[in-house]
Formats: sequence, structure tokens, C-alpha cells
Amino acid sequence: MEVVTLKHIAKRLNLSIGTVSKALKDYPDISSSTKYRVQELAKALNYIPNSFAQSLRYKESKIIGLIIPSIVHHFFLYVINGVVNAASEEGYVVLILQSDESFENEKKQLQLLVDKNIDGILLSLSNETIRFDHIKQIINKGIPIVLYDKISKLINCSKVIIDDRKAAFNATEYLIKTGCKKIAHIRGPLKPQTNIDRFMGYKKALEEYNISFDKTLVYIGEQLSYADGFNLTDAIIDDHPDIDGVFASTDLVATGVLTKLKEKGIDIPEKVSIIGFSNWFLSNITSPTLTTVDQPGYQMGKMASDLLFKELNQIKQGIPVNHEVIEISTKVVPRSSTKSV
Amino acid sequence: MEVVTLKHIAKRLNLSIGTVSKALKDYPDISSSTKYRVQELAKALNYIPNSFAQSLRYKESKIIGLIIPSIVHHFFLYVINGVVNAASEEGYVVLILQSDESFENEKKQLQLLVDKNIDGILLSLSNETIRFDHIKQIINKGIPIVLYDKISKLINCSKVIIDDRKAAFNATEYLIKTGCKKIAHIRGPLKPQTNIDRFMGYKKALEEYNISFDKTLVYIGEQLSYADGFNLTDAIIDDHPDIDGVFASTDLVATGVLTKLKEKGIDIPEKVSIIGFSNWFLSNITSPTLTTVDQPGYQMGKMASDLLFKELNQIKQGIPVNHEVIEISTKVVPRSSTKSV
DNA sequence: TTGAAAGCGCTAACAT
DNA sequence: ATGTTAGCGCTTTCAA
Repeated sequence: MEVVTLKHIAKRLNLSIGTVSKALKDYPDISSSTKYRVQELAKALNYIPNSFAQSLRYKESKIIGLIIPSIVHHFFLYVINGVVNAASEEGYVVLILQSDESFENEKKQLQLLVDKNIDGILLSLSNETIRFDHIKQIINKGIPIVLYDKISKLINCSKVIIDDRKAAFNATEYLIKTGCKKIAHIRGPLKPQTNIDRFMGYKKALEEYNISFDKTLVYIGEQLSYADGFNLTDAIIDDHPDIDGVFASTDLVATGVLTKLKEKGIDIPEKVSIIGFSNWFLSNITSPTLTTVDQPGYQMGKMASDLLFKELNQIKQGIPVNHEVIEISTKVVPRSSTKSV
Repeated sequence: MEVVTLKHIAKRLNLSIGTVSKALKDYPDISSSTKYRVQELAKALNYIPNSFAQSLRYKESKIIGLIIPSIVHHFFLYVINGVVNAASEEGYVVLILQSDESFENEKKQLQLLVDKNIDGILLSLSNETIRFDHIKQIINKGIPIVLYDKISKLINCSKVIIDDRKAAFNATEYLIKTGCKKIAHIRGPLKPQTNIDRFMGYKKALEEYNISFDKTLVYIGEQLSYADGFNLTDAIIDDHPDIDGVFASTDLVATGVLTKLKEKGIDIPEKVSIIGFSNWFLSNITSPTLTTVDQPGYQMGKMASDLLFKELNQIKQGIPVNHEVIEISTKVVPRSSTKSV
């Protein structure tokens, strides 16, 4: 199958390549009859401009890169969705890569994107990432990066985040307001900032409501998995039989807790209330259904993309780029694993 | 930030562009001292070849396209993962798009990929797709397509599938062998072939074991969602109080059934056994845990990619391309929602 | 061992 | 109204 180029069309119509090009782009200085002939033939031959040639000229690929720490996490699914939709509205296409929560991978994937001459990058940092030279280098090259979800204040660029601390504060507060007095917290490992922030929010809420912080009430779920919640619950109940609330860092963990508590015959929420974090479909399926914090992935993907496109336009128009930090608000979604207010 | 090109390096070193190009590619006819100087400077300046210029010459983008009917379906997550990993091993990068189960979207996304000059495409058909001209056109252009999961026999290309019929047969057979005599089936809507095949497998197993087929035992879950399973169970129990097994088309549906049965105080698996389809993490979390059919998404993505790369290589080497159809085998994963054999 | 030149396909300023 | 030309950045053949 011969690929159709301007040259073919020009030859068939006895025109110059330049004229054909202009005719297709509706330049005013081409006669309408020529335009018609060219456009008809182009359609008939199913002419598709060569995107490489175009990109080479325009110095623009209309491709953006999206780096996800781990695709197998529902939250990022929603992010992907938001990004892909926003991009397609703007005529962009998205290259999706995952860092697998590894620093080395993150570096590699970023390089891959740069090699592919993407126009800009959306990035959520891996849990391991604590140095940022690889990112700053790219920004210095003039390629705009927007950080989302897992970010660092040490990088000077636009960002889209949720205030994990505030969200966790609200979650804990919600438990307190619905009558809990002794609340355990299952947090993730020490590294990523989000885990720290959620923990801080938990602590802050206790303080605010004059509940003394007891560090033995804080448990670490290494994977933040269902199994973590399920297994840690034994320890929690052994250590603190009089617990009346659990704030779990993810819905998956919360679901594990919930299942184990039921297994132990502990009434939810009468005896122990549970609140999760994420609000994915699972929280609607458990019985009782799970009270949780809504973490708006789609919106985050959408807003991060919009920020990126805005910067891209500013660059194109030679306007100085100004970075923005957008904070997306979260809210508690009350369901049946907590008592009513 | 000035982008570094061969021209810059050539000028700085007082060499021709051609020489620089060859030096970087380690051509044998360049003196090693020149090579050294060029390579050092290139490294120092952080030279990255312009991929558009390269693609324009090589007529190869090193990008493949992946079309997913719906990203918000766990199965495709695993597929994405398999594809992205396989691609990165081969130095390819993946453009991911979704058709949202819409024919129009599928056409649009395919066109987008072609416009971007991707080297090949992995495609799972949307539920709406019953005409295939848009796909055949692309294949005729010389762009290889590999169909996966939701395919059509009417398209002449390589395919990776699971035998849904056999898988459903095995699932139903498993229920029968563990003592079920009256088995309901919750199937998906009539259109996509997979739903039909699973239904056929169910029917075939009944026949084989001399259980007469009763069409009132077949229910349709429009979304194949948790809610479908949950809600249809009322009807199932009302219509057939003496049911002793349910074969649900997805784990999500099966989970809905399971929850409702528990709510109704019907013992699982003593009174009613349940088997699902997919084997995602959810089936490990329910109580009782869910017996299901393993649907290997990662493997499917991996194998489809490998097939595509194989064809790509054949094309590059001018070898005639031969299409393959690979069938991935599935197996029943026994858990606690069915009786033991 | 190096350089010059053509060409991949497209665009746009300039010339006719 | 149309054609010519230079150039985007890179590769590679051919000439020096």
C-alpha cells in the first residue's frame, strides 16, 4: 500500500507541492477551483498528513506524557480517564507510562518521554523519589511538567493536589463527631508525603478535640492492602479491646478491617466505626457500606491536564509562564460504617 | 533553552553534520579520536536525537496504539500492564485510547492513531462494533493490527483470545461436579460475542451432563455490575426457590449475588453455590471467598504485543506476514463459594 | 577519514 | 493564482 503524500497529489493534478499544501489548508490565495480539485482528490486518496514531517516543522508533537506510579491502583484509573478525555478535547494524545514506585524507573520513563519529544508531562512522584534533579533538568529544557497527587514543594512547577492532611482531619473529625473516643489509625509506610499528611491530619483532629494522642493506636499497613487491614485488626483488638473507631488510609484497608470485625462478631458501627479513604466502588459494596473520603481522581487528571495545556499555550505565545498550585477539595461520604451525626 | 542538534555539535567541533551523525552511531569509517570528541561533547551538551527527524527518515515511530473498550474495568488494567511492559522491552512506547464501547469512538480513536503514524495497533472491539470496514482499511494500508479479547472472525489478522465458551463450560461443569443440579446463569447483554460464548458454554455443559436447559434460568445483567447481581438475585430466588447454583458472567455480578444471598440468609455454598468470572482481587475478599474463572489479562496483553512486534519485524524484513490466533487457556480457581469436589 | 548532497514530507516566505 | 525555494533534523550514499 503506497502511502499518499502531497507529492502524489501534486503530480496527479499537475500542481506544485506548495500549492497542494496551501489548497488543503484553505489559503486565501488559491483559486477555489484548485482547492476543490485538490481537496476532492485528497479525500479520495485518503490522504493523511505525515505527523512526523509536521512535528518536525512545527516543533510540536501534540503528545503529552503521563506518568503513573502504579497502574494497578484504581485511583490512577480515574486520573488516566480525566487526562485522556481532557487531552482529546485539545487534540492531544497521551503516552502513559508507569514508574512502579521506583526512582530508577521514574527517571527512565521520563527520559523516554523526552526522547519521544512529548510537548509536556504530567507526573506523580514515585514513593522512592527524594531527589529531583532529573525533573528539574527537564523543566530547564523548557518542557513543562505538572505534578499531581504525589508532589514535592522543592520542584518549581504547577501542581494539582488534594490536601491530604485536611482530608484526614475531616475523616477523623467525622468519627469524633459521631461519638468515637478511641480511634485507631492504619497508615501507610513512612515515605510518601501523603501517608505522613494523613497521619498528621488524624493527629491534629485528636488534638483539636482534646483527645490525647496515643501512638500505640497507630498501625502501619505496608501495602495498604485488604490483607493489611484484615490482619492488623487482630492486633488492634488485642491491644485495645475498647476501641470505638478506625480511620484507615485506604478503602481497601478499611474493607479488610470491616471484614475482620464482622468475623469477630463486633458490631459496626455500634461498637466500632470505620472510615476509609478514596471512595471507589468497593466502598459501596461492602456491608455495611463504607463511610469514606472522596478522592476525586478524574477531576485531578482533568485539572492537571488543563494546567499543562495552559502552560503550553503560554509558551507558544511567548507569554511568561506562571505556575499554579490547585488544591482539590475532598469531602466525607457518609455511609453505614459510621454512626449518624 | 536551546535544543541541541547535530548542527550545533558540528559547528562547535568544526566538522560536518554527516560526520557527527556517523561518529555518534559508531560508523567504522570515522577516526576514533573524532568519535571520542563528538561523543564527549554530545554527552556534555545532553544531546538527544530528534525523534521526528528520525521517524521521518526511518518511517517508523516506535509507537504502538492500544485501544481499550473501557479503562474502568480491572481486566483491561492488567492488559495495559502487559502491553506496556512488553512494549518497553522492545523499545516501544504505547498510546492508550478508549472506545468507551462506542463504535463511533472506536473509529475516531483508530483514526487518531493512524494520524499519529503509530507502527501498529492492539485492539479490543467495542460492544457496538458490527461492521469492520474501518479496521480493514487500516490493515490494507499496511498497518498491522492485533485483535485481543473481543475480536471478530471476519477480520483477517492476528488475534489473542480466551475461549469463553470453554471457560464457561468449565465453570458450569465445576458447579455440576460439586453437586449442583439447578443452575441459574446471569449473562451480559446480547451483543458482544463473549457474552454469547459464555452463555453457550453454560448451555453446553448442561447438555453434556443431561440437565435440561431451562431458559427461565437465564437472566440478563445489562451492566454486569454489582447492582445487577444484587438485584437480579431477588428475581432468581422468587422464580426458582430451589436453585442450588449460580454462574455469573463477572466477579462483580457474582459478588452482588453473594451479598444478596447472605442478606436473605441463604447459606453459601451449602444451599446455593456461586461461581464468577475474571478472578480479580475482589473474589479473594468476599466472604465466603469466590470461586471463579481466571481470565489472564496480563498474559493477554503480553502475548498480543509479542504478536504485533513479530509482525512488525516480518514487515521490516520483507518477510510475508503470517497471522496467528493464540488462545489463552483459563482455569477454574476453587474457593469457598462452591462445595468441594 | 571526512565532507557534500540528496531526500524523508511538510510549510511558508518569497518570487513570478 | 501558482510555483519556487529554503529549511525543520537526521541519515546515508557518493565523492573527495
